[in-house]
Amino acid sequence: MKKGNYCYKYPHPAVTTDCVVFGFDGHRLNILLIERGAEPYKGRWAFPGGFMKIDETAEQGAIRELQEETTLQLSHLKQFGTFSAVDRDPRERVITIAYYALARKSDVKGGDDAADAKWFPINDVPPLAFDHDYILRKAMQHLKQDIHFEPIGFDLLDEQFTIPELQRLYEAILDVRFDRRNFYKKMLQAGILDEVDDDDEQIYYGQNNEMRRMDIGALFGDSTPQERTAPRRKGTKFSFNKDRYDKLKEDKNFRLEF
Amino acid sequence: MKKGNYCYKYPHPAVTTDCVVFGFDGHRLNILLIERGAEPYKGRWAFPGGFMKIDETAEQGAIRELQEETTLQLSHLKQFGTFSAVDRDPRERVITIAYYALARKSDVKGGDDAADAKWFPINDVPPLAFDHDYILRKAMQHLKQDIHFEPIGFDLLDEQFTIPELQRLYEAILDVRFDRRNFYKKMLQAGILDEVDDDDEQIYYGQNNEMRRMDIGALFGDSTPQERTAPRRKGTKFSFNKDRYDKLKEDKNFRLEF
DNA sequence: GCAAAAGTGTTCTTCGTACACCCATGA
DNA sequence: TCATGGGTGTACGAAGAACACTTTTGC
Repeated sequence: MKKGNYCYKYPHPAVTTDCVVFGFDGHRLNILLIERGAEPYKGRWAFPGGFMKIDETAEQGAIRELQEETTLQLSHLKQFGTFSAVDRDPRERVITIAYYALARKSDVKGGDDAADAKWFPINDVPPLAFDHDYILRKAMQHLKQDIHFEPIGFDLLDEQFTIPELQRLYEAILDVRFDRRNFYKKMLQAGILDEVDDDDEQIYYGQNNEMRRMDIGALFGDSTPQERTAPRRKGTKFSFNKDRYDKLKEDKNFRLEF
Repeated sequence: MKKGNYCYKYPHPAVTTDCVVFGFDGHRLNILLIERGAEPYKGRWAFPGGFMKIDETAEQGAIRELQEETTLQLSHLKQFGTFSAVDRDPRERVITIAYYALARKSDVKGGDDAADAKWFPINDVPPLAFDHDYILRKAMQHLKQDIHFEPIGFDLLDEQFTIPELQRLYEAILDVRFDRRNFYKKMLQAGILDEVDDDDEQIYYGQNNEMRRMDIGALFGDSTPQERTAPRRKGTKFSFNKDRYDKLKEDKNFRLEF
Protein backbone atom coordinates (compact mmCIF):
# COMPACT_ATOMS: atom_id res chain seq x y z
CA MET A 1 0.00 0.00 0.00
CA LYS A 2 1.62 3.18 -1.17
CA LYS A 3 0.73 6.58 0.12
CA GLY A 4 -0.83 9.38 -1.85
CA ASN A 5 -4.16 10.81 -2.71
CA TYR A 6 -4.94 9.02 -5.93
CA CYS A 7 -5.60 5.36 -5.42
CA TYR A 8 -6.31 2.54 -7.82
CA LYS A 9 -7.16 -1.11 -7.52
CA TYR A 10 -4.22 -2.06 -9.69
CA PRO A 11 -0.84 -0.37 -9.94
CA HIS A 12 -0.59 2.35 -12.58
CA PRO A 13 2.59 3.57 -14.18
CA ALA A 14 3.32 7.24 -14.37
CA VAL A 15 3.21 8.67 -17.89
CA THR A 16 5.54 11.35 -19.16
CA THR A 17 6.16 12.98 -22.50
CA ASP A 18 9.52 13.83 -23.97
CA CYS A 19 10.24 16.01 -26.93
CA VAL A 20 13.34 15.82 -29.10
CA VAL A 21 13.65 19.26 -30.65
CA PHE A 22 15.77 19.43 -33.76
CA GLY A 23 17.33 22.59 -35.07
CA PHE A 24 19.70 23.45 -37.88
CA ASP A 25 22.49 25.98 -37.60
CA GLY A 26 23.33 26.07 -41.27
CA HIS A 27 25.80 23.26 -41.11
CA ARG A 28 24.91 20.79 -38.43
CA LEU A 29 21.81 19.31 -36.95
CA ASN A 30 21.29 20.26 -33.32
CA ILE A 31 19.05 19.17 -30.50
CA LEU A 32 17.75 21.12 -27.57
CA LEU A 33 18.47 19.76 -24.10
CA ILE A 34 17.62 20.74 -20.54
CA GLU A 35 19.97 20.37 -17.66
CA ARG A 36 18.25 18.47 -14.89
CA GLY A 37 18.08 20.39 -11.62
CA ALA A 38 16.87 17.55 -9.44
CA GLU A 39 17.49 13.91 -8.83
CA PRO A 40 17.55 11.47 -10.43
CA TYR A 41 20.25 12.30 -12.94
CA LYS A 42 20.74 15.75 -11.44
CA GLY A 43 23.12 17.75 -13.61
CA ARG A 44 22.67 15.52 -16.62
CA TRP A 45 21.07 16.68 -19.79
CA ALA A 46 17.68 15.45 -20.89
CA PHE A 47 14.92 16.19 -23.34
CA PRO A 48 12.32 18.73 -22.37
CA GLY A 49 9.29 16.90 -21.08
CA GLY A 50 7.46 15.89 -17.96
CA PHE A 51 4.43 14.26 -16.48
CA MET A 52 1.29 14.20 -18.53
CA LYS A 53 -1.70 15.73 -16.77
CA ILE A 54 -4.77 13.66 -16.31
CA ASP A 55 -6.97 15.94 -18.39
CA GLU A 56 -4.73 16.54 -21.37
CA THR A 57 -3.67 14.36 -24.27
CA ALA A 58 -0.09 13.28 -24.54
CA GLU A 59 0.50 15.72 -27.35
CA GLN A 60 -0.96 18.60 -25.38
CA GLY A 61 1.29 17.61 -22.51
CA ALA A 62 4.34 17.56 -24.71
CA ILE A 63 3.55 20.98 -26.14
CA ARG A 64 2.93 22.39 -22.68
CA GLU A 65 6.12 21.01 -21.19
CA LEU A 66 8.12 22.24 -24.13
CA GLN A 67 6.74 25.71 -23.70
CA GLU A 68 7.31 25.70 -19.96
CA GLU A 69 10.87 24.47 -20.12
CA THR A 70 12.18 26.15 -23.24
CA THR A 71 9.63 28.87 -24.09
CA LEU A 72 9.45 27.36 -27.54
CA GLN A 73 5.97 27.34 -29.01
CA LEU A 74 5.89 24.49 -31.49
CA SER A 75 2.79 22.78 -32.70
CA HIS A 76 3.86 20.17 -35.22
CA LEU A 77 4.99 17.43 -32.93
CA LYS A 78 5.40 13.98 -34.30
CA GLN A 79 4.95 11.02 -32.02
CA PHE A 80 7.55 8.40 -32.82
CA GLY A 81 7.49 5.94 -29.97
CA THR A 82 6.57 5.06 -26.44
CA PHE A 83 9.26 3.68 -24.19
CA SER A 84 8.37 1.37 -21.37
CA ALA A 85 11.42 -0.46 -20.05
CA VAL A 86 10.55 -1.43 -16.51
CA ASP A 87 13.56 0.17 -14.88
CA ARG A 88 13.97 3.22 -17.04
CA ASP A 89 13.23 5.53 -14.13
CA PRO A 90 14.60 4.69 -10.67
CA ARG A 91 11.80 6.46 -8.85
CA GLU A 92 8.80 4.54 -9.99
CA ARG A 93 7.44 2.84 -13.06
CA VAL A 94 7.35 5.50 -15.75
CA ILE A 95 6.59 5.14 -19.40
CA THR A 96 7.25 8.00 -21.75
CA ILE A 97 5.57 9.00 -24.96
CA ALA A 98 8.18 10.56 -27.20
CA TYR A 99 7.80 13.21 -29.87
CA TYR A 100 10.12 15.07 -32.09
CA ALA A 101 9.70 18.64 -33.24
CA LEU A 102 11.44 20.87 -35.75
CA ALA A 103 12.46 24.39 -34.81
CA ARG A 104 13.49 27.25 -37.05
CA LYS A 105 16.20 29.62 -36.15
CA SER A 106 13.51 32.30 -36.04
CA ASP A 107 11.53 30.22 -33.54
CA VAL A 108 14.51 30.03 -31.28
CA LYS A 109 15.16 33.74 -30.98
CA GLY A 110 14.06 34.84 -27.55
CA GLY A 111 13.97 31.28 -26.44
CA ASP A 112 17.24 31.78 -24.71
CA ASP A 113 15.35 32.86 -21.61
CA ALA A 114 15.44 29.27 -20.55
CA ALA A 115 18.84 29.48 -18.98
CA ASP A 116 19.27 25.77 -18.60
CA ALA A 117 18.18 24.90 -22.14
CA LYS A 118 21.00 24.54 -24.60
CA TRP A 119 21.56 23.43 -28.18
CA PHE A 120 23.98 20.62 -28.89
CA PRO A 121 25.27 19.47 -32.26
CA ILE A 122 23.89 16.04 -32.90
CA ASN A 123 27.37 14.56 -33.10
CA ASP A 124 28.48 16.11 -29.86
CA VAL A 125 25.82 15.28 -27.34
CA PRO A 126 26.74 14.65 -23.70
CA PRO A 127 25.56 11.49 -21.94
CA LEU A 128 21.86 11.90 -21.34
CA ALA A 129 19.61 11.10 -18.42
CA PHE A 130 17.37 8.04 -18.24
CA ASP A 131 17.19 6.15 -21.53
CA HIS A 132 17.35 9.34 -23.52
CA ASP A 133 20.42 8.25 -25.47
CA TYR A 134 18.38 5.38 -26.80
CA ILE A 135 15.39 7.59 -27.44
CA LEU A 136 17.60 10.00 -29.35
CA ARG A 137 18.79 7.24 -31.66
CA LYS A 138 15.20 6.30 -32.32
CA ALA A 139 14.28 9.91 -32.96
CA MET A 140 17.09 10.22 -35.48
CA GLN A 141 15.97 7.07 -37.24
CA HIS A 142 12.45 8.40 -37.53
CA LEU A 143 13.56 11.84 -38.67
CA LYS A 144 15.70 10.28 -41.38
CA GLN A 145 12.90 8.02 -42.44
CA ASP A 146 10.36 10.83 -42.49
CA ILE A 147 12.43 13.46 -44.26
CA HIS A 148 13.05 10.91 -46.95
CA PHE A 149 9.48 11.21 -48.11
CA GLU A 150 7.95 14.27 -46.58
CA PRO A 151 8.91 17.90 -46.98
CA ILE A 152 9.53 18.46 -43.30
CA GLY A 153 13.01 19.80 -43.90
CA PHE A 154 11.58 23.20 -44.70
CA ASP A 155 10.37 23.46 -41.12
CA LEU A 156 14.00 23.61 -40.05
CA LEU A 157 14.92 26.49 -42.34
CA ASP A 158 13.73 30.04 -42.33
CA GLU A 159 10.86 30.91 -44.62
CA GLN A 160 13.37 31.89 -47.27
CA PHE A 161 16.41 29.79 -47.96
CA THR A 162 18.92 29.07 -50.68
CA ILE A 163 19.30 25.76 -52.42
CA PRO A 164 22.74 25.12 -50.93
CA GLU A 165 21.31 25.70 -47.46
CA LEU A 166 18.63 23.16 -48.18
CA GLN A 167 21.22 20.75 -49.46
CA ARG A 168 23.37 21.13 -46.38
CA LEU A 169 20.34 20.40 -44.27
CA TYR A 170 19.55 17.19 -46.11
CA GLU A 171 23.16 16.16 -45.96
CA ALA A 172 23.32 16.81 -42.24
CA ILE A 173 20.21 14.81 -41.50
CA LEU A 174 20.82 11.90 -43.82
CA ASP A 175 24.58 11.94 -43.39
CA VAL A 176 25.24 11.67 -47.10
CA ARG A 177 26.62 13.90 -49.84
CA PHE A 178 24.64 14.96 -52.85
CA ASP A 179 25.97 16.21 -56.12
CA ARG A 180 25.23 19.93 -56.16
CA ARG A 181 24.02 19.94 -59.76
CA ASN A 182 21.72 16.98 -59.33
CA PHE A 183 20.33 18.46 -56.15
CA TYR A 184 19.48 21.69 -57.92
CA LYS A 185 17.85 19.84 -60.75
CA LYS A 186 15.78 17.62 -58.54
CA MET A 187 14.60 20.41 -56.29
CA LEU A 188 13.74 22.83 -59.06
CA GLN A 189 12.10 20.22 -61.25
CA ALA A 190 9.96 19.08 -58.35
CA GLY A 191 8.11 22.35 -58.80
CA ILE A 192 7.47 23.00 -55.12
CA LEU A 193 9.83 25.91 -54.65
CA ASP A 194 9.03 29.52 -55.41
CA GLU A 195 11.84 31.83 -56.29
CA VAL A 196 11.71 34.88 -54.10
CA ASP A 197 12.07 38.15 -55.94
CA ASP A 198 14.56 40.17 -54.02
CA ASP A 199 12.92 43.55 -54.45
CA ASP A 200 16.09 45.63 -54.50
CA GLU A 201 17.81 43.77 -57.20
CA GLN A 202 15.94 42.65 -60.23
CA ILE A 203 18.80 43.64 -62.46
CA TYR A 204 19.60 40.21 -63.52
CA TYR A 205 16.22 39.33 -64.82
CA GLY A 206 15.28 39.63 -68.46
CA GLN A 207 18.68 41.07 -69.04
CA ASN A 208 20.56 38.46 -70.90
CA ASN A 209 20.14 36.97 -74.27
CA GLU A 210 20.72 33.57 -75.65
CA MET A 211 17.35 32.03 -74.76
CA ARG A 212 18.59 29.42 -72.37
CA ARG A 213 15.44 27.31 -72.13
CA MET A 214 14.59 25.69 -68.88
CA ASP A 215 11.55 23.51 -68.84
CA ILE A 216 10.86 24.16 -65.21
CA GLY A 217 7.26 25.06 -64.77
CA ALA A 218 6.25 23.73 -68.16
CA LEU A 219 4.24 21.13 -66.24
CA PHE A 220 1.97 23.55 -64.47
CA GLY A 221 -1.24 24.39 -66.21
CA ASP A 222 -2.33 27.62 -64.63
CA SER A 223 0.71 28.97 -62.87
CA THR A 224 3.23 30.35 -65.31
CA PRO A 225 6.53 31.08 -63.63
CA GLN A 226 8.81 33.59 -65.25
CA GLU A 227 10.92 31.91 -67.84
CA ARG A 228 14.56 32.11 -66.99
CA THR A 229 16.75 33.84 -69.50
CA ALA A 230 19.67 34.64 -67.24
CA PRO A 231 21.43 32.80 -64.50
CA ARG A 232 20.25 33.39 -60.99
CA ARG A 233 22.28 35.59 -58.76
CA LYS A 234 24.34 34.01 -56.12
CA GLY A 235 22.38 33.50 -52.95
CA THR A 236 19.00 33.44 -54.64
CA LYS A 237 16.32 32.70 -52.08
CA PHE A 238 13.46 30.28 -52.43
CA SER A 239 10.42 29.45 -50.39
CA PHE A 240 8.49 26.23 -50.06
CA ASN A 241 5.11 26.27 -51.75
CA LYS A 242 3.09 23.95 -49.58
CA ASP A 243 -0.13 24.39 -51.49
CA ARG A 244 1.47 23.27 -54.70
CA TYR A 245 3.14 20.39 -52.94
CA ASP A 246 -0.17 19.20 -51.56
CA LYS A 247 -1.80 19.53 -54.95
CA LEU A 248 0.92 17.61 -56.71
CA LYS A 249 0.85 14.93 -54.08
CA GLU A 250 -2.86 14.54 -54.55
CA ASP A 251 -3.16 14.76 -58.30
CA LYS A 252 -0.31 12.59 -59.37
CA ASN A 253 0.98 9.95 -57.06
CA PHE A 254 3.84 12.37 -56.84
CA ARG A 255 6.47 11.83 -54.18
CA LEU A 256 9.53 13.87 -53.44
CA GLU A 257 12.15 11.40 -52.44
CA PHE A 258 15.64 11.67 -51.07
CA MET B 1 -9.60 10.58 -2.90
CA LYS B 2 -10.29 7.44 -4.82
CA LYS B 3 -10.29 4.03 -3.26
CA GLY B 4 -7.91 1.21 -4.03
CA ASN B 5 -4.68 -0.25 -2.88
CA TYR B 6 -2.23 1.58 -5.08
CA CYS B 7 -1.98 5.24 -4.32
CA TYR B 8 -0.04 8.08 -5.87
CA LYS B 9 0.50 11.70 -5.14
CA TYR B 10 -0.70 12.66 -8.61
CA PRO B 11 -3.33 10.96 -10.73
CA HIS B 12 -2.02 8.26 -13.05
CA PRO B 13 -3.73 7.03 -16.16
CA ALA B 14 -4.22 3.34 -16.74
CA VAL B 15 -2.12 1.92 -19.56
CA THR B 16 -3.31 -0.77 -21.93
CA THR B 17 -1.89 -2.38 -25.02
CA ASP B 18 -3.81 -3.25 -28.15
CA CYS B 19 -2.69 -5.43 -30.98
CA VAL B 20 -3.98 -5.26 -34.54
CA VAL B 21 -3.33 -8.70 -35.98
CA PHE B 22 -3.26 -8.87 -39.74
CA GLY B 23 -3.74 -12.06 -41.71
CA PHE B 24 -4.05 -12.91 -45.37
CA ASP B 25 -6.45 -15.50 -46.73
CA GLY B 26 -4.98 -15.58 -50.22
CA HIS B 27 -7.14 -12.79 -51.52
CA ARG B 28 -8.01 -10.32 -48.82
CA LEU B 29 -6.36 -8.80 -45.83
CA ASN B 30 -8.03 -9.76 -42.56
CA ILE B 31 -7.82 -8.65 -38.96
CA LEU B 32 -8.43 -10.60 -35.81
CA LEU B 33 -11.01 -9.24 -33.38
CA ILE B 34 -12.34 -10.21 -29.97
CA GLU B 35 -15.95 -9.86 -28.94
CA ARG B 36 -16.13 -7.96 -25.70
CA GLY B 37 -17.85 -9.88 -22.92
CA ALA B 38 -18.11 -7.03 -20.46
CA GLU B 39 -18.99 -3.39 -20.30
CA PRO B 40 -18.12 -0.95 -21.65
CA TYR B 41 -18.91 -1.76 -25.27
CA LYS B 42 -20.16 -5.23 -24.31
CA GLY B 43 -20.87 -7.26 -27.44
CA ARG B 44 -18.78 -5.02 -29.65
CA TRP B 45 -15.64 -6.18 -31.34
CA ALA B 46 -12.24 -4.92 -30.30
CA PHE B 47 -8.57 -5.65 -30.72
CA PRO B 48 -6.99 -8.18 -28.43
CA GLY B 49 -5.26 -6.33 -25.63
CA GLY B 50 -5.55 -5.31 -22.04
CA PHE B 51 -3.92 -3.67 -19.09
CA MET B 52 -0.18 -3.62 -18.97
CA LYS B 53 1.26 -5.14 -15.82
CA ILE B 54 3.53 -3.08 -13.67
CA ASP B 55 6.50 -5.36 -14.13
CA GLU B 56 6.37 -5.95 -17.86
CA THR B 57 7.16 -3.78 -20.83
CA ALA B 58 4.38 -2.68 -23.11
CA GLU B 59 5.54 -5.11 -25.75
CA GLN B 60 5.60 -8.00 -23.30
CA GLY B 61 2.11 -7.04 -22.22
CA ALA B 62 0.87 -6.98 -25.78
CA ILE B 63 2.35 -10.38 -26.49
CA ARG B 64 0.87 -11.80 -23.31
CA GLU B 65 -2.59 -10.43 -23.91
CA LEU B 66 -2.53 -11.66 -27.46
CA GLN B 67 -1.64 -15.13 -26.30
CA GLU B 68 -4.26 -15.13 -23.58
CA GLU B 69 -7.08 -13.91 -25.74
CA THR B 70 -6.34 -15.60 -29.04
CA THR B 71 -3.76 -18.31 -28.27
CA LEU B 72 -1.63 -16.77 -31.00
CA GLN B 73 2.07 -16.74 -30.20
CA LEU B 74 3.53 -13.90 -32.17
CA SER B 75 6.75 -12.18 -31.40
CA HIS B 76 7.33 -9.56 -34.08
CA LEU B 77 5.06 -6.84 -32.87
CA LYS B 78 5.49 -3.39 -34.25
CA GLN B 79 4.55 -0.42 -32.14
CA PHE B 80 2.86 2.18 -34.29
CA GLY B 81 1.28 4.63 -31.93
CA THR B 82 0.03 5.54 -28.50
CA PHE B 83 -3.48 6.91 -28.20
CA SER B 84 -4.36 9.20 -25.39
CA ALA B 85 -7.62 11.03 -26.05
CA VAL B 86 -8.93 12.00 -22.65
CA ASP B 87 -12.32 10.39 -23.04
CA ARG B 88 -11.42 7.33 -25.05
CA ASP B 89 -12.49 5.03 -22.22
CA PRO B 90 -15.60 5.86 -20.17
CA ARG B 91 -14.34 4.09 -17.06
CA GLU B 92 -11.22 6.04 -16.31
CA ARG B 93 -8.35 7.75 -18.03
CA VAL B 94 -6.75 5.08 -20.19
CA ILE B 95 -4.04 5.45 -22.75
CA THR B 96 -3.24 2.58 -25.04
CA ILE B 97 0.00 1.59 -26.72
CA ALA B 98 -0.88 0.03 -30.04
CA TYR B 99 1.00 -2.63 -31.99
CA TYR B 100 0.37 -4.50 -35.15
CA ALA B 101 1.39 -8.06 -35.83
CA LEU B 102 1.44 -10.28 -38.88
CA ALA B 103 0.08 -13.80 -38.67
CA ARG B 104 0.58 -16.66 -41.09
CA LYS B 105 -2.15 -19.08 -41.89
CA SER B 106 0.04 -21.71 -40.26
CA ASP B 107 0.20 -19.63 -37.08
CA VAL B 108 -3.54 -19.48 -36.93
CA LYS B 109 -4.21 -23.20 -37.05
CA GLY B 110 -5.28 -24.34 -33.60
CA GLY B 111 -5.86 -20.77 -32.65
CA ASP B 112 -9.55 -21.28 -33.12
CA ASP B 113 -9.79 -22.35 -29.49
CA ALA B 114 -10.48 -18.77 -28.69
CA ALA B 115 -14.17 -18.99 -29.38
CA ASP B 116 -14.76 -15.27 -29.31
CA ALA B 117 -11.86 -14.38 -31.60
CA LYS B 118 -12.77 -14.02 -35.24
CA TRP B 119 -11.17 -12.93 -38.48
CA PHE B 120 -12.77 -10.13 -40.48
CA PRO B 121 -11.88 -8.99 -43.97
CA ILE B 122 -10.40 -5.56 -43.71
CA ASN B 123 -13.14 -4.10 -45.87
CA ASP B 124 -15.91 -5.65 -43.86
CA VAL B 125 -15.19 -4.79 -40.26
CA PRO B 126 -18.04 -4.17 -37.80
CA PRO B 127 -18.10 -1.01 -35.69
CA LEU B 128 -15.42 -1.39 -33.08
CA ALA B 129 -15.25 -0.57 -29.39
CA PHE B 130 -13.54 2.50 -27.96
CA ASP B 131 -11.50 4.39 -30.56
CA HIS B 132 -10.48 1.19 -32.28
CA ASP B 133 -11.89 2.27 -35.63
CA TYR B 134 -9.47 5.15 -35.55
CA ILE B 135 -6.64 2.96 -34.38
CA LEU B 136 -7.36 0.53 -37.20
CA ARG B 137 -7.02 3.30 -39.77
CA LYS B 138 -3.69 4.26 -38.27
CA ALA B 139 -2.56 0.64 -38.25
CA MET B 140 -3.41 0.34 -41.92
CA GLN B 141 -1.51 3.49 -42.72
CA HIS B 142 1.55 2.18 -40.95
CA LEU B 143 1.31 -1.25 -42.51
CA LYS B 144 1.11 0.31 -45.97
CA GLN B 145 3.99 2.57 -45.21
CA ASP B 146 6.12 -0.20 -43.79
CA ILE B 147 5.48 -2.85 -46.41
CA HIS B 148 6.49 -0.28 -48.96
CA PHE B 149 10.08 -0.53 -47.85
CA GLU B 150 10.49 -3.57 -45.71
CA PRO B 151 9.98 -7.20 -46.57
CA ILE B 152 7.36 -7.80 -43.93
CA GLY B 153 4.89 -9.18 -46.42
CA PHE B 154 6.56 -12.55 -46.23
CA ASP B 155 5.46 -12.81 -42.61
CA LEU B 156 1.89 -13.01 -43.84
CA LEU B 157 2.53 -15.88 -46.22
CA ASP B 158 3.53 -19.43 -45.50
CA GLU B 159 7.21 -20.24 -45.68
CA GLN B 160 6.75 -21.23 -49.29
CA PHE B 161 4.65 -19.19 -51.64
CA THR B 162 4.17 -18.48 -55.31
CA ILE B 163 4.84 -15.16 -56.93
CA PRO B 164 1.16 -14.59 -57.74
CA GLU B 165 0.30 -15.18 -54.08
CA LEU B 166 2.85 -12.59 -53.12
CA GLN B 167 1.46 -10.21 -55.68
CA ARG B 168 -2.09 -10.64 -54.43
CA LEU B 169 -0.85 -9.87 -50.96
CA TYR B 170 0.81 -6.64 -52.01
CA GLU B 171 -2.22 -5.66 -54.00
CA ALA B 172 -4.52 -6.34 -51.06
CA ILE B 173 -2.45 -4.28 -48.66
CA LEU B 174 -1.62 -1.37 -50.92
CA ASP B 175 -4.94 -1.46 -52.75
CA VAL B 176 -3.33 -1.19 -56.15
CA ARG B 177 -2.82 -3.43 -59.18
CA PHE B 178 0.55 -4.45 -60.48
CA ASP B 179 1.39 -5.72 -63.90
CA ARG B 180 2.08 -9.42 -63.48
CA ARG B 181 5.17 -9.41 -65.68
CA ASN B 182 6.74 -6.42 -64.04
CA PHE B 183 6.04 -7.86 -60.61
CA TYR B 184 7.85 -11.09 -61.53
CA LYS B 185 10.77 -9.20 -62.91
CA LYS B 186 11.14 -6.94 -59.91
CA MET B 187 10.81 -9.74 -57.40
CA LEU B 188 13.18 -12.11 -59.12
CA GLN B 189 15.74 -9.47 -59.96
CA ALA B 190 15.77 -8.32 -56.36
CA GLY B 191 17.59 -11.55 -55.62
CA ILE B 192 15.98 -12.20 -52.28
CA LEU B 193 13.83 -15.16 -53.24
CA ASP B 194 14.99 -18.76 -53.37
CA GLU B 195 13.27 -21.08 -55.73
CA VAL B 196 12.12 -24.15 -53.84
CA ASP B 197 12.98 -27.38 -55.56
CA ASP B 198 9.86 -29.47 -55.49
CA ASP B 199 11.53 -32.84 -54.88
CA ASP B 200 9.09 -34.95 -56.83
CA GLU B 201 9.32 -33.06 -60.02
CA GLN B 202 12.61 -31.87 -61.34
CA ILE B 203 11.66 -32.89 -64.82
CA TYR B 204 11.61 -29.40 -66.11
CA TYR B 205 15.12 -28.49 -65.18
CA GLY B 206 18.01 -28.78 -67.57
CA GLN B 207 15.60 -30.20 -70.04
CA ASN B 208 15.16 -27.63 -72.68
CA ASN B 209 17.41 -26.09 -75.20
CA GLU B 210 17.74 -22.67 -76.63
CA MET B 211 19.92 -21.08 -73.92
CA ARG B 212 17.46 -18.49 -72.73
CA ARG B 213 19.82 -16.30 -70.75
CA MET B 214 18.52 -14.69 -67.63
CA ASP B 215 20.89 -12.49 -65.77
CA ILE B 216 19.25 -13.18 -62.47
CA GLY B 217 21.86 -14.09 -59.94
CA ALA B 218 24.69 -12.78 -62.06
CA LEU B 219 25.14 -10.17 -59.39
CA PHE B 220 25.93 -12.54 -56.56
CA GLY B 221 29.53 -13.36 -56.09
CA ASP B 222 29.55 -16.57 -54.12
CA SER B 223 26.08 -17.94 -54.53
CA THR B 224 25.57 -19.36 -57.98
CA PRO B 225 21.93 -20.10 -58.64
CA GLN B 226 21.11 -22.65 -61.30
CA GLU B 227 20.86 -21.03 -64.64
CA ARG B 228 17.38 -21.30 -66.03
CA THR B 229 17.07 -23.10 -69.33
CA ALA B 230 13.37 -23.87 -69.20
CA PRO B 231 10.33 -22.03 -67.93
CA ARG B 232 9.24 -22.73 -64.40
CA ARG B 233 6.35 -25.02 -63.78
CA LYS B 234 3.06 -23.55 -62.84
CA GLY B 235 2.81 -22.97 -59.13
CA THR B 236 6.53 -22.81 -58.54
CA LYS B 237 7.18 -22.04 -54.89
CA PHE B 238 9.66 -19.59 -53.53
CA SER B 239 10.92 -18.73 -50.11
CA PHE B 240 12.26 -15.49 -48.73
CA ASN B 241 16.00 -15.47 -48.14
CA LYS B 242 16.34 -13.13 -45.22
CA ASP B 243 20.09 -13.52 -44.93
CA ARG B 244 20.63 -12.41 -48.46
CA TYR B 245 18.20 -9.57 -48.01
CA ASP B 246 20.08 -8.34 -44.96
CA LYS B 247 23.37 -8.63 -46.76
CA LEU B 248 22.15 -6.74 -49.79
CA LYS B 249 20.63 -4.06 -47.62
CA GLU B 250 23.93 -3.63 -45.85
CA ASP B 251 26.38 -3.82 -48.73
CA LYS B 252 24.64 -1.72 -51.26
CA ASN B 253 22.20 0.89 -50.15
CA PHE B 254 19.77 -1.56 -51.64
CA ARG B 255 16.08 -1.11 -50.99
CA LEU B 256 13.18 -3.17 -52.16
CA GLU B 257 10.42 -0.75 -52.89
CA PHE B 258 6.78 -1.08 -53.83
C1' DG C 1 43.79 37.94 -57.51
C1' DC C 2 42.85 33.90 -55.42
C1' DA C 3 40.16 30.54 -53.08
C1' DA C 4 35.70 28.94 -52.00
C1' DA C 5 31.15 28.50 -52.92
C1' DA C 6 27.14 29.25 -56.28
C1' DG C 7 24.95 28.40 -60.47
C1' DT C 8 24.12 25.78 -64.85
C1' DG C 9 23.78 21.60 -68.77
C1' DT C 10 24.81 17.12 -70.95
C1' DT C 11 25.49 12.22 -71.27
C1' DC C 12 24.96 7.64 -69.85
C1' DT C 13 22.80 4.17 -67.40
C1' DT C 14 19.22 2.35 -64.70
C1' DC C 15 14.71 1.36 -63.75
C1' DG C 16 9.82 1.62 -64.17
C1' DT C 17 6.04 0.95 -67.34
C1' DA C 18 3.51 -0.75 -71.02
C1' DC C 19 2.53 -4.43 -73.63
C1' DA C 20 1.81 -9.91 -76.33
C1' DC C 21 2.42 -14.52 -76.47
C1' DC C 22 2.73 -19.41 -75.00
C1' DC C 23 1.77 -23.06 -71.69
C1' DA C 24 -0.70 -25.55 -68.11
C1' DT C 25 -4.76 -26.68 -65.76
C1' DG C 26 -9.35 -27.85 -65.03
C1' DA C 27 -14.26 -27.25 -66.11
C1' DT D 1 -11.94 -26.77 -76.32
C1' DC D 2 -12.20 -23.07 -73.95
C1' DA D 3 -11.45 -20.01 -70.23
C1' DT D 4 -8.49 -18.80 -66.57
C1' DG D 5 -4.39 -18.07 -64.56
C1' DG D 6 0.80 -18.82 -64.68
C1' DG D 7 5.29 -17.83 -66.69
C1' DT D 8 8.51 -15.15 -69.79
C1' DG D 9 10.65 -11.19 -73.00
C1' DT D 10 11.09 -6.62 -75.21
C1' DA D 11 10.93 -1.72 -76.18
C1' DC D 12 10.37 2.90 -74.80
C1' DG D 13 10.74 6.82 -71.81
C1' DA D 14 11.71 9.08 -67.31
C1' DA D 15 14.69 9.75 -63.78
C1' DG D 16 19.00 9.21 -61.24
C1' DA D 17 24.15 9.40 -61.37
C1' DA D 18 28.38 11.07 -63.04
C1' DC D 19 30.67 14.82 -64.50
C1' DA D 20 33.26 20.35 -66.04
C1' DC D 21 33.12 24.93 -66.54
C1' DT D 22 31.82 29.80 -65.56
C1' DT D 23 30.49 33.33 -62.21
C1' DT D 24 30.33 35.54 -57.91
C1' DT D 25 31.96 36.83 -53.52
C1' DG D 26 34.96 37.88 -49.78
C1' DC D 27 39.58 37.69 -47.90
